[in-house]
Amino acid sequence: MASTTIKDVAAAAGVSVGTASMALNSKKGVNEETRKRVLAVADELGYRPNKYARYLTSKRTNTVGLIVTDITNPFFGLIIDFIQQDLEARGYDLVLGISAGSITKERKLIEKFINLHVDGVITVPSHKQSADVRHFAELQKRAIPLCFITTYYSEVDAPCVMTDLSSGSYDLTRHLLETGHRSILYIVASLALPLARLRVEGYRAAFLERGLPMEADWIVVVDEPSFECGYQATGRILERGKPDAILAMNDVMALGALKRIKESGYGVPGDISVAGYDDLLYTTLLETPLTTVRQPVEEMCRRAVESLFAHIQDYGQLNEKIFLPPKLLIRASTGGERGQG
Amino acid sequence: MASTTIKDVAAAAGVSVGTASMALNSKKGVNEETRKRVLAVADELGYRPNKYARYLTSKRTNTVGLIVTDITNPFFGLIIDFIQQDLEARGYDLVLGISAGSITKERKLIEKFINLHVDGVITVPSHKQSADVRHFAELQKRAIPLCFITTYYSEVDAPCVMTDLSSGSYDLTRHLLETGHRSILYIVASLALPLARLRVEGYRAAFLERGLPMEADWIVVVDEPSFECGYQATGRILERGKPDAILAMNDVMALGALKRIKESGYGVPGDISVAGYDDLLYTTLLETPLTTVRQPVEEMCRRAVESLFAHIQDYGQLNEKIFLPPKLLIRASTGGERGQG
DNA sequence: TATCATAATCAAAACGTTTCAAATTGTCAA
DNA sequence: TTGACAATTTGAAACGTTTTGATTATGATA
Repeated sequence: MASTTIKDVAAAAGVSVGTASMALNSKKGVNEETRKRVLAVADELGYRPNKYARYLTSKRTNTVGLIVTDITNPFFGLIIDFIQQDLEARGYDLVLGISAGSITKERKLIEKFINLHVDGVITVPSHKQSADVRHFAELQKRAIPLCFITTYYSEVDAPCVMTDLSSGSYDLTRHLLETGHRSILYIVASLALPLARLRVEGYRAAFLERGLPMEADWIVVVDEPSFECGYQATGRILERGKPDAILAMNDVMALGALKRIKESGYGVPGDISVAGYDDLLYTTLLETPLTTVRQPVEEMCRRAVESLFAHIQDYGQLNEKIFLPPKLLIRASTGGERGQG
Repeated sequence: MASTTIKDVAAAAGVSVGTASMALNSKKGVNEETRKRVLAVADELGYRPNKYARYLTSKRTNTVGLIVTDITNPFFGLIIDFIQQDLEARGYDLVLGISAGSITKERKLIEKFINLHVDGVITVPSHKQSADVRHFAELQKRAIPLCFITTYYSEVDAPCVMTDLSSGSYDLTRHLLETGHRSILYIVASLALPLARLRVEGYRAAFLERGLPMEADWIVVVDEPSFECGYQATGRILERGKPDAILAMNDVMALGALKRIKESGYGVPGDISVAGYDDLLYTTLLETPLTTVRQPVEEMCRRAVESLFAHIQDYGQLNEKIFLPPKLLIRASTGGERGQG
């Protein structure tokens, strides 16, 4: 019925509670023989330390908070899964928060995490950025380690693991320019995040490198990186004329663009090429498999957890940005190997 | 730095800790005026009760565990999102577990939940069922309420919220029979779960009703409800001849079937019709939008949480099964309105 | 043998709550 | 004025850990 407590273990091992605690926590200063006996008894009795009682004295909860913007996007599903596995391997629990890309929700989640006394926080920044990211300062005030993933807020001094932001869009744009596209439009959500700024930079670099002209209004800014926004923006784009190609910040937006283009009767890639970012599962199954950029999700997660624990164990070097190489996947939507993958 | 404790609140309100506690928890037996004063002070000081300390005496953690089989499937993403919202509204936290459809992982998660002293558990059963579901008995031994969602284990006495299992496949099969299909194959994962058995029943009922013949080997059983298994099974099906239609337990499997069919050079729905279940986002964007059955996810989640709390508050009526009506969505993959939504 | 350092163990305090028996106060009837 | 009773409030115990200062045992040193 009631779980076995450390008291039971201590009694059964013929030792005081304090000693039992030290034995169980691999603290030094306890006889090797005693330790073995305690461990054996604990195992036999199926003893599990009570997380709540433990917190009270040690102030450690063995819990990490993770904030993600959209849980129905399989890309974030992967992130959750990998991070959760890494944490489990270290004996930590995960508490999940879904921000829906809203700073307000993000703030509330951070407050909740603080209240839950998590030992660390990993966050996918919200795209609808306001200047107000004070909630992260609250974390730092309490010396709770923080690590961003996929992108970061430039106002917050914290490490971040992401794909090399500009090189993915650079590779993509270059590929398009090489295959004869000239008017290449880029649909991005809010330019506030480095994520967007750096990607645009990569895009620009490809033009510059070849000395090709690029017009200011080719950058189309929308509210959020959603299917709907991709769809709407493409509508507006088509009203002012047919471009050679449309790039989107992510696959979900690219899907929206794809739908809108087809509704207008244009062919992809015949009339307009389309590309996304993230390599969502199943986008290869589309009528026109989607050219995209794959992020090394598993490694990103591993590195993020590593970074976090480096800080948990020793609140040290802040603000290190880790960039991992993305991978360009050319498929039919930009005239690549049609039907591939 | 250190959070404000109830002691601080009590002191500031000029009242004992015990009274402060009662005031904050809306217990009766405390003067209305005192209560207001305590609440005001607590608010002013930004007091948040410490979840861990609270557990120690009250044995309530205000936490609910949720197990889901596959987090990269947006269908489960929705479930997580809705349930988390409902719980939040009740002041409960969610701890998430991912079973990957494995009973072993499911057992470990239940153990973890018990260890975390959750106040209740909501579970999407794992498809790879073994007879061994003793871990749920452990929950019940501890009087921790349990509610299944989407389907249940017939060996476990617990409530469940799901779509009317047989009617979705009945509607689907009937639609196919009405539109002239005769050899309709059904790819299902393990028949162990009621989910699969009842769906097959609905499928059978449609044949029986019209007095049409149905062959035993039209039911194709595979290991798990995955894209890969749908793909493989379809390969085996095509080897023994072209059927009129292929039904799959869910959209992900249907996508696998779709891919395999196209690789064989058959047209959909010209040569073979295909249908799934779940109404995944974006399946309308496929070259051939997928006919499917939509589950009322939001309501399912709401009812599941309701059911759980009915038990949390008063460990009462077990084993009530709640069936909600699914909705048939006819799209191009079965010859419906081609190009529709 | 007496003294001391070291290693192992113990006992008690502390963490922030809730709970509950006991104490206090106030009110009203006799 | 005195009880009696109800309404409030109090104070302390309890929850299951970790931590720490004190204690004991062990063996080495003088």
